[in-house]
Formats: sequence, structure tokens, C-alpha cells
Amino acid sequence: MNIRTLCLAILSAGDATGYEIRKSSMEGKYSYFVDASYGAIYPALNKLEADGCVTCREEIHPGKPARKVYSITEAGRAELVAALCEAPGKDVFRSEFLLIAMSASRLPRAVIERAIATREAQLTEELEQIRSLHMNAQDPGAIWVCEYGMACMGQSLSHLQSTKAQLLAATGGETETGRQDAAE
Amino acid sequence: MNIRTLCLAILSAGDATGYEIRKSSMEGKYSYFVDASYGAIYPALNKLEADGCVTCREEIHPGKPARKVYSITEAGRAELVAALCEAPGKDVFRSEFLLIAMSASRLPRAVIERAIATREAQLTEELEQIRSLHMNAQDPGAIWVCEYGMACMGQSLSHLQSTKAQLLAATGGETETGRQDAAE
DNA sequence: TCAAGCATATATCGGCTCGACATATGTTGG
DNA sequence: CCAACATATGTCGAGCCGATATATGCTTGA
Repeated sequence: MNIRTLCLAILSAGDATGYEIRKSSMEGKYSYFVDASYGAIYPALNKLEADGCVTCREEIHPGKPARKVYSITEAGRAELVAALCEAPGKDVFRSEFLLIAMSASRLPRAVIERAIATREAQLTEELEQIRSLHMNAQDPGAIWVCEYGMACMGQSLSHLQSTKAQLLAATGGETETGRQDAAE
Repeated sequence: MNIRTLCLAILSAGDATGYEIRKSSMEGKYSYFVDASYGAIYPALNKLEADGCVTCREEIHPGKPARKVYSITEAGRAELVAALCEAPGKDVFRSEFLLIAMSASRLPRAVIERAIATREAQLTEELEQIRSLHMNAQDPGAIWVCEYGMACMGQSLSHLQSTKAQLLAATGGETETGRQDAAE
């Protein structure tokens, strides 16, 4: 999957500027598919326009920088469907947290504590975000994806919370308070 | 997290060649942390050697290409611990499958069927792999990570299997057999 | 009140990385 | 027997990320 397809997917749900495409691919409802930076998005939009897959209208507000709003064309929709019909690539899960957890026995307890807290906060925030996405979702596919995400993240969070004591018990210790905390 | 740290983490568990590092970062027990290609690993190992973080011995088997086996040094272990003590970056989950699923209502049923089957096969294989990792794991941190992975993937697979009918019901249809299959 | 910081918005660029390829040899299965 | 695959190192072009530059309006706390 490439940036081109991501842009088409986002534009198929409504017109957007390059800035908005980047935002929804980094934080919003398209943040679970492929990453994209400006350096990838702006050239991709130029190419898509040259290929007739999108059109661009320049909204000029006096005194403001011009907004370039892109719309998908029929040719763009066709290319999007064709791209999505290709066999999907492998899903990717990469976690620095898990590398830290795996090295727990060689790291100070405080580092593991912070890593767990950070990961819990992340999962909680993401769950919250998907919940709000779920409430606003109309399309049955989008609803299914939200429910799938909530199920996976919910399990991830609850397993982390119920077993974090075991992980902390495996730390290198290092601090005097560490051993006392373990008795808690 | 960078390739440098990944190399140190892998070497901290035992000596390895560039080829072996790449393999375990792509398929083996280090495949859940950061991606790495040859083009990233070989330069990183050269840099690590120049910095005194690893040493390299060339095993020469006559008639074979020389194996460059790398070992971590004390300086390397110190840098690894320091790197792992940094606040961890966000975990990453990216899925082409979910983008296809989200677009289900605009795609032919057969495409969704194939995407689900592909994803089920992937998850089953990964679960199997973690199970074997779990059996061989010694370190408590590694065991915890395996159990965490099994819990998350197990939930992911079982939720997919128990709700895939709903996703298929949301497809665009397109094939005549599609509607008949839905009654199954 | 007003500067500082943040959000919006477009765009470029150096450097890093991926994926494919080149090269060489041992192993294994049909 | 040989094609395909695994081991093993390494290069290179294409593509992308992250940082930076530029410009402006809105918010907010000292």
C-alpha cells in the first residue's frame, strides 16, 4: 500500500487539503492504515492531479495563504477500488514498549514502571478515540473496524493491567524502594 | 528507536552475523520491535564497531565466504541500557486489512472474503510462532512478552472469527453467488 | 493588552531506509 | 542431477521521514 492509495481513500470520504490528509493519517480515523508525511503527501497529490485522479480548487481568502482543496474523480475512485482489491500486505505491529519489557531483568524498576504507565496511557487514549469514532460512524465497514479495534485494544489494556505486577517483579531492582514496592 | 539499538539488543542475547540479525528482526523473536533491512544493518554494525560497542571476528571456512560474527562489548551493553531507559516511543499498528474492511461496502464480496482469509492465516501463523517462542523462553521478561502477545493475538483472531459474518454482510455484493453465500 | 505559543497551511530538502539486485556457495528434495 | 532454497555480505536507486522555512490568525495567561 502506498501514499497514493491512502490519499484516494481519504478523499473518497470527502474533499480535503494536504494538511487535513496528513492530520487524519496521523491522528484521525485513517491513522491505522499507513503513515504519511508532508514530503510524501504533497508530491502524491500533484501526481494524482496530473493523472486525473483528483481535481484541485484553490480557495483564496484575502490575506491568507491559499487553501488547495482536493476532490476525488471517478477515475480516482476506480483506481482506489482496484488498489484495495489487490491482496493486502501483512499487518504491522511494532512496539518499543515490548522490547523494554523483554529486557526487564536488566533494567531499573523505575524505567519499567514508567514504560508501563506510558503504554497504559496510550492505550486508554486510543480506546477513547476509537469510541468517539464509533459513535460517529455510519458505514457498516467503518463500524465493524471500530468494534474490532475496541476489542483488540480493550484486551491489550486489560491484560496489561492484570499482569503488570508480574512484569515488575522481574525487573533488575536497582533501587532500594524497588523491593519494598514489590510487596505492595 | 533506531537500528543501532536493535542490533545491540539482539547481540546482547548472543553473538550473531548481519544475516542472522536481519533474520531475527524480520521473522524471529525480535520481529515485534523495529524493522531492519540489510541496507540499514550492515552500515549500523560498521558504525558500532568503529564506536567500540561491538567487536567483529571473521570466521574463515576455506571455500566459503567469510562469516563476520559480531559480539557486544561492555560499552555496547551500557549504550543499550541507556537507550532502553529513554521514554519509549508510541507503539505502531498499521493494517491494510482494516482499510479494506472499512471500505467493504464499496468492494466485491470475494475481495473481502480473501482479505479475511489472509488475515486469519497470518494471525494463526503468528500465534503458532509465539507459542514456540514461549516454550523456549527462559528470561521472565521474554516470557511475559510472549504471554502478552498471545493474549492480544488470540483476542484479535477470535473476534475476527466470531464477527466476520457481519463484515461480509456489509460488502458491496457484486457477484450473484455472493448473496447466496450470505445465507450460509 | 499583547507577546508567546499554538493551529492552520504549503512546500522543500538532506539523509536515512527499504526493496531489489548482484555475487558466491552449500544443501536438499523431486 | 539440477532447480530451488538457505546462508551470507554488500550496493544502489527510489522513496520517504523529520526537520525546517514561511506566512497568518487565533487563543490565552502574565
